[in-house]
Amino acid sequence: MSGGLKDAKGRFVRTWGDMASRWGINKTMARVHALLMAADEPLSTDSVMGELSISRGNANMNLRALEDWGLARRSSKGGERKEFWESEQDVWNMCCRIARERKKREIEPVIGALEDCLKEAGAGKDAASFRRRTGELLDLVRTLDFVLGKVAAQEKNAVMPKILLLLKAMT
Amino acid sequence: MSGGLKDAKGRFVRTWGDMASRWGINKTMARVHALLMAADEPLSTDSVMGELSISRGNANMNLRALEDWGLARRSSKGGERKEFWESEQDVWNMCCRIARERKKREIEPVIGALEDCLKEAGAGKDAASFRRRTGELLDLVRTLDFVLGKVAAQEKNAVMPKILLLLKAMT
DNA sequence: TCATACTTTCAGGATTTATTGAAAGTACGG
DNA sequence: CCGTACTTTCAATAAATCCTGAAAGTATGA
Repeated sequence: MSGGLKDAKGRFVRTWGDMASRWGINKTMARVHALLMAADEPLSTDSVMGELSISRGNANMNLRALEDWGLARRSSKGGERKEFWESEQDVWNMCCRIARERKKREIEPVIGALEDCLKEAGAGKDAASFRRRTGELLDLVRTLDFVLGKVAAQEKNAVMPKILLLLKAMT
Repeated sequence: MSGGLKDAKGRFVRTWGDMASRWGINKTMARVHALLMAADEPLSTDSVMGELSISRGNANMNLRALEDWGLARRSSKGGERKEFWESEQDVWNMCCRIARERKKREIEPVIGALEDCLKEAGAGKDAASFRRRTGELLDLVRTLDFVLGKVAAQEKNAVMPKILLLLKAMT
């Protein structure tokens, strides 16, 4: 591997980690993900540890988290007992998985909580403006939930191309 | 204010803070924002401090951060020297502001960094698969950037209704 | 110009979150 | 079954992040 390529992969890993941490995702998890994406073949836990200078426990934890998100899978190499890991390679699929998980983990609970707020506020006149504003917000969050659901629902992404056509037509 | 309404507002504030912190946004900033949204009139820094049990410095810092994001504005009450704060009230506008800021702060830099990765990887054969995957990711991020740009560009949201129609037609 | 009423800053402390590493667990081949 | 090669867990520790509060700054009206 040329120096340039190695540096480029390093930069890629750092970039992905930094972005993720700004969106509330563990930086190391994103780095591991980036490392798997950049690799030309499945990597062992030990390679991940070595490349990122992280402990075994940390590597293991984040690899399993990626598995939970559907972003990485275990992959056995012929004959070897050791586990190897590879990333989902299709970026649109990746996007679907992320949409699905964030919808489930972070949007749906908010919808429930906002509904509880409305219930708790009661029907009184003093709550009228709070009900209106909370209701509008709830609509917004439900819309976001709906869109994420659509994105998450398909394996090969059929939604984005259509949305893009629509948006591009709008100027 | 009835107990129910007060509790409902409290729950609203906590909900908003918890959601924000999962998306990489300061929890207190989101709580302050929620407090302003739930309030029927502009609030003073002291009210914010009192309601959320936070220090003056913290309240001031987060109110100014909300101002930077375009989510809150200063509002003078007749005759009083003190500053009062109010939230943007239109949820779609709110959405536009957030889209604009996150695009600027967190998507655009990533596009630059990924472009640098491609440059750094060079044209060699050993980098071919890395170039392909990075390029696909770059496309995805550029698409996201484009969509956020569209959402951010308009004050009254004209994009979402159309997207929703499209998505609903898809079943 | 001064006293006052407010806002801003920032070093140090508190809290939350992430990481380590060693011990415990598991499964495989012989 | 046993030894080995690996994986998983989790209590302790480290790192990152956030918050406080007192001191410095600023604007206003008399």
